[in-house]
Amino acid sequence: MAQFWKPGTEKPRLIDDEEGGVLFLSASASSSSSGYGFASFEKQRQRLPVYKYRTAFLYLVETHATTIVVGETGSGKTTQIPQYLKEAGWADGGRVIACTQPRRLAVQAVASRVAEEMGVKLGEEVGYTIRFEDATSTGTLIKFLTDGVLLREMMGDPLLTKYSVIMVDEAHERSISTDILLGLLKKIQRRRPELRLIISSATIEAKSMSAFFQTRRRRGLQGEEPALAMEPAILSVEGRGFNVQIHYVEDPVSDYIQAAVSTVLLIHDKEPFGDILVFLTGQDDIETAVKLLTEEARDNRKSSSGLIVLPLYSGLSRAEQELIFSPTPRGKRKVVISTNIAETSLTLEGIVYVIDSGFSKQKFYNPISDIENLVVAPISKASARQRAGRAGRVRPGKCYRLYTEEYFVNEMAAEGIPEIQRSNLVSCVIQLKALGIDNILGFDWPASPSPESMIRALEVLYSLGVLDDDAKLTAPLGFQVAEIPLDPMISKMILSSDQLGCSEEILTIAAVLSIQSIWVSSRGIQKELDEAKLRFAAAEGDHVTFLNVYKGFLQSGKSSQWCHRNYINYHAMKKVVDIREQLRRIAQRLGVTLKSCDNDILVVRKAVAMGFFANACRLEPFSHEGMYKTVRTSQEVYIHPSSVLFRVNPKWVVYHSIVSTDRQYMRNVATIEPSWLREVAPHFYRQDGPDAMLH
DNA sequence: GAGCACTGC
Repeated sequence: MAQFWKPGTEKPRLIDDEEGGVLFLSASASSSSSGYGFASFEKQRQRLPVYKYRTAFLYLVETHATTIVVGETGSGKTTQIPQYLKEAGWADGGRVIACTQPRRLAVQAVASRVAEEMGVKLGEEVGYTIRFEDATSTGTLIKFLTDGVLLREMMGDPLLTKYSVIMVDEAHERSISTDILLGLLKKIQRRRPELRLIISSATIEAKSMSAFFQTRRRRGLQGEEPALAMEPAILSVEGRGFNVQIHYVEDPVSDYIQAAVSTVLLIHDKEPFGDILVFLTGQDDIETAVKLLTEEARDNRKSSSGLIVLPLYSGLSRAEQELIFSPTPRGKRKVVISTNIAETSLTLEGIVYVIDSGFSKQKFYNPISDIENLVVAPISKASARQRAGRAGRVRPGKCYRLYTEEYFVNEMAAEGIPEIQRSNLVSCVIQLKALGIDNILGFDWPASPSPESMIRALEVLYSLGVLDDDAKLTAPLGFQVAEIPLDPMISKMILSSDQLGCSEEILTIAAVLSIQSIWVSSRGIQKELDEAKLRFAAAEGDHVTFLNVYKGFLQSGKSSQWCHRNYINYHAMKKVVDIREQLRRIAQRLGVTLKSCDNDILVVRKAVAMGFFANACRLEPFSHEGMYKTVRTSQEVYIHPSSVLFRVNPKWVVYHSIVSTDRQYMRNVATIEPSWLREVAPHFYRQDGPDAMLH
């Protein structure tokens, strides 16, 4: 877990996380040790709650195939357990101990902390691997990696033979990668009885994890360690959190933004000093709340003087992030108004009060329309507890829940719906296929996705030519697509560009599509941004526009001033260059000839269509509002106002993705010719299919 | 003329 600068500790150093954003990590990378002055690492390690379970833990690992560790925040499990395992000899004889994390930044932070504690150079005995960055060597004994990277490793080594122990940390977050990994590890266990699994999970998930890893004892197997228990062991380790007092509203609130603002003022008025963290759902909510509090501070200086109000969400600029992590001046009170990002991804020090709206934005996937929606939905009890826990990191705290106790007890779901049941499964299915899991529907998941979603994914992969009639990966296309670490539609586009002679252009487009946005964030400077966009806009759509921007960026000598003048995000462009280079290497390895089509934009559009034909849309005749319908599912969609084709409304387009608000908006849109659809995907756009309207 | 919960390969 990433830790951030705590006032009064060592000066932070900057970690540029390749996403273009900078976060502050304390030099010691762990707040739990920072209060102990000059104590040696060994002393510090012994003071962690997990230390007194060391022997018990090692015994359980010795005697059980799977051990589930339930550990609260600050127990030290993530940094200590891999070291205990190493000390007990699990890394002897050329074997490696693996520890997975859901996030890249956590991988780097934990690895560097453990290397420091062990007094070794990072990348040697202790190393880490994240996408595009491998800091390991042949001598690496403890390896931290994202769960996605471990899944990728299985493609080359399906039984993960080099690992003696695999620890899956933060398993309760139930990301898609974690769930796939858990399902596969359970399979591996049957083939490799000597392998040990450690699943680290929050209390609430431990039981279902245990049930999942419950395996029948196998009989008559030669060489199996006789004493090995197949039933998972569960070890609970207490955390370092302080007590958090929970307050509920007496009656349901109708406006949680207003309620949150009032609660902030009430705390500020009545409670001793200590920073406040407010959980709302998204940028809009947050900016409304910030505005209300700022106005309050202006109009009524008495009740709100001394408040420093700060928004927090992932899209913040570098400068705004700095404010969040700067220490609160004496006599002031910081109020951070945040999305879910403060629930798991980053930790703010100094929070004593939490205000929980009870809602967050969550993704839901509808396999019928094949559209992912982002909607405001009630959080689970597990999330509510996690949010409350953020108040107890420095001293006993208070959590104000903007819902009733009755609602919490009787209505709130115990846990959230796992991501795999809320997502498009195209990437997930191809990954399992690449690992030789043919019976996707029968796969032993920790939580099964709906058959409709799986069938929809199989259908798209079949149409892309990635799967054959028997739902097996095709050669070479299917295997190539599976090997490229991108959405299969983008991978198909890249591979198709080979025969069309425009791979240089398509690699650029693929790189741009895999980052959020190349434009500077636009609030308040909309007119300037629109004008800047016009300088690059292409009639063929956003993809060709990206090529114009990239060309301009290279011609400027990758100049940050040039980006600034043109309202382009310099850090995003640097990342595009970096990702493009990685993709170029992968494409070359797969035999794609690097070739530019110069200015023959037609082939570029065709390559885009070869990847994204499933997202084809036609403008509704006589539509004055620019209404389109998807060719496949007849969904009503519109071109997003950020697209260069907004209000241009060409008759036929393909889109890269959809954002859903009041309407379904297509982001990143390219013009196509309708005749291409049947040409590039004849089986998909059959004469008798839903595409009778192709005529 | 309007919007971006959060990750990851």
